[in-house]
Amino acid sequence: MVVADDLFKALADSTRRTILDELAEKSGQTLFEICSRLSMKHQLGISRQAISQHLAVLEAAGLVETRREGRYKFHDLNTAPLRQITERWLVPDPSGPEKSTS
Amino acid sequence: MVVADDLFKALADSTRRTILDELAEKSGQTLFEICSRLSMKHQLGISRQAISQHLAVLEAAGLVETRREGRYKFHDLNTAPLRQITERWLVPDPSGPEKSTS
DNA sequence: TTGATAGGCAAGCGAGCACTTGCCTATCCT
DNA sequence: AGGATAGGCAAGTGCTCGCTTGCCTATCAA
Repeated sequence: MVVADDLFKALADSTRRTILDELAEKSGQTLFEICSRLSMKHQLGISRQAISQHLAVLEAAGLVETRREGRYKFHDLNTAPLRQITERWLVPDPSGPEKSTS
Repeated sequence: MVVADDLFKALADSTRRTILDELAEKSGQTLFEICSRLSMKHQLGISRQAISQHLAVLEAAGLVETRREGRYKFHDLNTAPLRQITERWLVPDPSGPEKSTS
């Protein structure tokens, strides 16, 4: 499991959350596709390298998975890590005390 | 509704997440009670003021609610804001396109 | 092979954040 | 009143983080 710190740090940035929105709407986008969408739809004047770094953070958090095909690298959303957020506080386990995962 | 940015920024710090853990275990704690618990149970060598600032951030995010009684200020956990996290990505709305809330 | 496209690596900079330090206010008890 | 307890305000500091800049590698098309 990805450590909680990576997950929450990844979600802490609004640009990264917008990237997740874009991947939720259309899965399997390349870096350049995400770049153009962010600048067109969201008026984000941001460089390609910045977005590439954001994607690396999201991938480290397990929120984005990638697959290579030739010179293209496709990015897919993975919302599974989000479940540990709700499980940590929304469902207090009565059987045992909490284990701090951070 | 608390803006998404405040919520995610509040969750981005591991000390704040530990505070939420403590409040989930025992609701209605005072600042000093949280202080002693963090130092005893979690070996966090951290000042009272630091924790006070953390609580302010959590309160701004809507994750903690407070009530005054004399010279005591009690802190209660509110997990309601966490729902917008799962609702944002786990439940893609097929009827309309996404609205960026960040 | 040459150029164009898609992406990666690394150093540097500026803003934001966590934390400390010092002092202040409010409430309660004797 | 006076001390003790519970908490608040604000300035300063060091580190993290987002972003840029510059250059490099890999794949594909002509």
